[in-house]
Amino acid sequence: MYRPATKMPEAMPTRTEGQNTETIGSRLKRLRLERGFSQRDLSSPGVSYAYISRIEAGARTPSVKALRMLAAKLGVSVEYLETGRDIRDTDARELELADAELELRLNDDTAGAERRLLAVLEDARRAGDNLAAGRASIGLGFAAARNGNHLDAVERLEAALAEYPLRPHLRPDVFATLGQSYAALGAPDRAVRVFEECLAAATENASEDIAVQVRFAALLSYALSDAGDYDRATEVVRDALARAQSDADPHNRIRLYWSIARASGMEGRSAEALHYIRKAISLLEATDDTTQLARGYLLSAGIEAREGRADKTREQLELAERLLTHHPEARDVGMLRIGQSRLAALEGDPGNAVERAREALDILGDFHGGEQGAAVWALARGFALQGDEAGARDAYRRAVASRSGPRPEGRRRSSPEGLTIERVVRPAGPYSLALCVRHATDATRHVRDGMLTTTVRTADRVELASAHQLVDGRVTLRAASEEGLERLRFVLAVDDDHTEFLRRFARDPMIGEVTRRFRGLRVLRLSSVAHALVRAFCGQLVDTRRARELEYRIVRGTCERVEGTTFNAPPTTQTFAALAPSRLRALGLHARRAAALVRICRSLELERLHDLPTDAVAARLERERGVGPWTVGVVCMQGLGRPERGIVGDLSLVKLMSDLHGRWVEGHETAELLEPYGEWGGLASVYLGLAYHGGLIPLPGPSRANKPPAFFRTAPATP
DNA sequence: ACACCCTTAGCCTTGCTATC
DNA sequence: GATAGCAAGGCTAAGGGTGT
Repeated sequence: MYRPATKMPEAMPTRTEGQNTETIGSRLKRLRLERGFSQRDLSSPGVSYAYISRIEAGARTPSVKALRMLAAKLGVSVEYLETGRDIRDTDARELELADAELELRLNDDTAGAERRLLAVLEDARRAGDNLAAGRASIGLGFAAARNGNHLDAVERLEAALAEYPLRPHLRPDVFATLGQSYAALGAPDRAVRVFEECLAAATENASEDIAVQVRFAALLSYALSDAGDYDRATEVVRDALARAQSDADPHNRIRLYWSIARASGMEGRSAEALHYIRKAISLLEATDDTTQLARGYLLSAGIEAREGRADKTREQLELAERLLTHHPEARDVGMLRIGQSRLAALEGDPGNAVERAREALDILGDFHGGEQGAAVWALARGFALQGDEAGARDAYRRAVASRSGPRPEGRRRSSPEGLTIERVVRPAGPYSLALCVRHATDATRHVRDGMLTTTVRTADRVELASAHQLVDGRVTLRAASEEGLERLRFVLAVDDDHTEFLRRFARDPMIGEVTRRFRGLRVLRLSSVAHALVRAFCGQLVDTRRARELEYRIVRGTCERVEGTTFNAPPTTQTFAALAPSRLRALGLHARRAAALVRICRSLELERLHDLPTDAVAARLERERGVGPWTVGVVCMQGLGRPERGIVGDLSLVKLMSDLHGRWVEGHETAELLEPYGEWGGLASVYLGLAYHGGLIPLPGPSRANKPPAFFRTAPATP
């Protein structure tokens, strides 16, 4: 982004004065106390608290290993702990250099930049940082050329090139300036020689980088003109441009730079690879910035149109259109067309308004709910202007119906085909999809990039649905039908506010901390009760991983595949009722459990349990042999979405209670643990398990729990 | 009184360097 | 290349200070 020259920022401060007097020891102590750690807290195998004490006292200089461990625990960089600065000297020089180079390019007065470049040059020479010294010398050469001091420029650049040789295609600006200074000094022949060599070198060493070849060809052409050789000047440019057909498109160039970078990297030319990868990234960022700018103009055009200012609207739309020329996203083009439709309406051109709105609808396709509304509205306005009310109504209906029409080109979040209904909902109370979908993947659903894709069972069919959470907390739901959408809402538990639970147990000694850290956690439901029951039966195995494998095998082996996907349909009561227990045994389920599962499914339509109060559900299920309170708990939580039924006998709870009591407790005893949580027993079971495994429950003795999982250690504490 | 924290002393190990 | 000497890293144990 360019800034006006008069508003250039002050030189960037790269060194913090005053902290240089702080020793490693005092810095360590300061950081430790700031974080409320004792030396013991900070110690770890290999870095004892005694050692930390000596480091703080200045009696020992910490080893690299110690620095790494301490820095990690303190959440600072090793660099900062060691030096008090966040970047290395070389990086600091690079930052200073880059800043000075920008100042040189964008400011009229180069004196400040020159002073800084001289300082960097001196510093880099002292530190033996040849790379930075070379860059600083070159910068000084540029400054001289900018000031018309070409003799100085030539001397500096020639000296810099002699000391730090550069390849023309990697720093074309250096050779360009040198040649131009030659020409300015009245030596176009020397300029011609430089540019000829550069062009030859670039053609040989960067045969794919057409842009750099064209650049040298243009420079050579100017120099040849200066030297009076007009024929060759024309020929050189024509020759170069013939190769540069598709090079104007920034995306082509990004791809080109990327491929050159990869090729260079594979051939071991890392510096060159880095050069091209940086070019690709900066071009990509510039293109992204352009897109954002275009969106800004689109927004502004919308506001101007609403205010009825046609001129302003046109101006903003034209700016946006100019910026959206390369691979624009469908959504942006759609918005542009909507804006154009509104402009046409403002200017009294209903035909154009209708036409543009139709284009917008076509482009927006299925997945841009909000924008589609605007497009339909624009279309209706167009028809209204034409005075064709019936046509407007009809077109409106057709517009809605035609949303399954041809799909637009362009990038967008990948989404399963056929999910034609999209709704954005705000969950009731704190909700984190990322937390809820941990371990959610099974034979009927998966999680990719934070998006849950799941099969859902409606009354008469199985359909696919998906959900992802937006940054503002809302959740985008997609399904093939309204009923599917409703099922998805149930599966996600988005409407089941658990604020009351969080509020009531915020100060609970066991789960208080975990409710504060993981406020958004709810329990995801399975899309059929039968699936929950089979999960519960499989889960009676102690080894969770094997339990999930078994469940996966059973669902895979008994439920039909959903067409066009890798998912299986969720099992139903009939799935298992129609099965011989031996089939389930063959899939790996224990004989007694297989028999119980089939028997239950033959005697009871599991989905009907939704209609019964939780106690009645428990009473009904517990009548069956092989079903205990744990199984009931799992079915209630995951099958029926009842947060009140605790998962009595859960292994985590047994371990937790055993640790608390100092003896191994029996499963049924964990009911006592859940008792204080009353009607939130089910949710409490989950939070208790999480708190226990995360080491968030104060225990009298050493915990039996495993070390906390990674997500636990890194999760930010939410207020 | 007790728990916790920090510091210190003493000892062993490791890695580097000078010397043979 | 082997060996000795030295400095520093890292451990345990013990002692003193401080807050509850």
